[in-house]
Amino acid sequence: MLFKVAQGCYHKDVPRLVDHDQRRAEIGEAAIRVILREGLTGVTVRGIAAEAGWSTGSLRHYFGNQHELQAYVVRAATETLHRRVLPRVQRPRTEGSVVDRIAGIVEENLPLDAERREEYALWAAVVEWERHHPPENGSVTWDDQRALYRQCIAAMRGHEPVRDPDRAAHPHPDPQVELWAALLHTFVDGLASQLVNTPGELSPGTAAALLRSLLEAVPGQQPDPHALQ
Amino acid sequence: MLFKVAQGCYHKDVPRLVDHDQRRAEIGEAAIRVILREGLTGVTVRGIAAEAGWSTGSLRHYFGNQHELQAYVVRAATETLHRRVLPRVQRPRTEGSVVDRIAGIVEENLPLDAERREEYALWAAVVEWERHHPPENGSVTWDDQRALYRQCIAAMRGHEPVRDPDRAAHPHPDPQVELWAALLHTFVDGLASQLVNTPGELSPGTAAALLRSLLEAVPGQQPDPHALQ
DNA sequence: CTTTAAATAACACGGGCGTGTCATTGCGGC
DNA sequence: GCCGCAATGACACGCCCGTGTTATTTAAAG
Repeated sequence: MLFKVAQGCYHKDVPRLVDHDQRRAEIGEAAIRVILREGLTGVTVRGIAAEAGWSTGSLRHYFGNQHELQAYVVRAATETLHRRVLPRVQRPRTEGSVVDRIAGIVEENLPLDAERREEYALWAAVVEWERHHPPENGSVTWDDQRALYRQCIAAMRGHEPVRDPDRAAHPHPDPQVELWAALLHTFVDGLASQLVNTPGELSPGTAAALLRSLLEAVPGQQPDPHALQ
Repeated sequence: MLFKVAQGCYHKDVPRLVDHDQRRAEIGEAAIRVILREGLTGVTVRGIAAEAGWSTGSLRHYFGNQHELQAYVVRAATETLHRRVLPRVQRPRTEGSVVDRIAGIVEENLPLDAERREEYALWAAVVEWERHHPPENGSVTWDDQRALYRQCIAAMRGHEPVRDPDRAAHPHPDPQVELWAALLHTFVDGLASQLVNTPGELSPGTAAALLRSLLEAVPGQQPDPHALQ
């Protein structure tokens, strides 16, 4: 101990050789590559060390055991996901019908092409981790998704978009928004499940068409809801 | 070879000690217990041998390698599933509203209680296997599900129930039946996915309520469709 | 330069796995 | 009673895993 505290404050007589946080991030990137290749079960001490180009002994300076390593990797994967898909989801959409615009947003979360399948593999790894290590304050990934679909349904029904992320995390005053957000959320999970489990039975095109059919069944749609930011 | 052909016809000079098929079935039951406990990845040669009470060498007389063992187990699990849930699905339902009766059928496929969670674990193992070994003639499990939901939606819309299983496997002439069967199928998969992946976010009661909400959104419902056999 | 301790790497241990080998057992046929 | 062979089970091999120990390297501090 006594070699580093907080932000770059070093104690005497101790050589600073590497930045632990930066090294951990580097290992996290290697681990994410492994996850995309082999899934969360492929995240082994030896495997990550080989992928990152170090020995297992070196890794143990940053992660005491496999559990710590995996926990860190899952956190890194979550951040990578947010960084990659959030901007796409929040991209302003002004063309097409209401259903098309909402569908475009929702499709960013579906494994419809190679890129999103990769991201979905990351997502699945996070869910897999949360399944075995249930977060006590509710699943962040689940809550984020639900908030997104709440916003989508609310917009379709002509409600003002809620800018405050905290407010968006709470139930919508319109009970129909809550209901159809839940229906949409569940339906999207079903689409994703079928796309990865039985790709021969459900093509990406059919999945997109089904999504639009469900959106068209949402009651109380406004012809021109407030612009989707 | 030359020790047994077809049904109990033995060749000369060969001691018949055990019935291979019966022994394989016995091993299959042990393997299913292991699947329920540890999933398909828990189906190891050593593990199954221990569960069944034999040595690994004995198992190798019936299964040349792990792949054969798992393939057999998946087939056995599929049959067990059909034997257990099909009668429940086809149980005559005469009480409650149309939506309630259909929901009762669909719920037999959802991991809503301990018993059905067990069956869902089996089901998931089958899907997992089919994902890595795609059947060329289409997924039997998927086709069965789709046919069931087709029948459900058709009944809600007042169509005559199709008795011939072959006919039920084909698309329904009513395009709305096809569409909503697909929507329902996808939605049920989503419910199942959330029930097992994020049980803290979706209770069995909420899942059942959501299912009923979706069924109520099915267009063209008849107040009193033909009795559900 | 010497000292010092972090950083690194190499290795060992114990365990689980799939798979192959081989001696033993015991039933069926003579 | 005796033989043959399917059936059985114990064991070995090689591989991968997590983890702990230990020696070597390296760079900062004096």
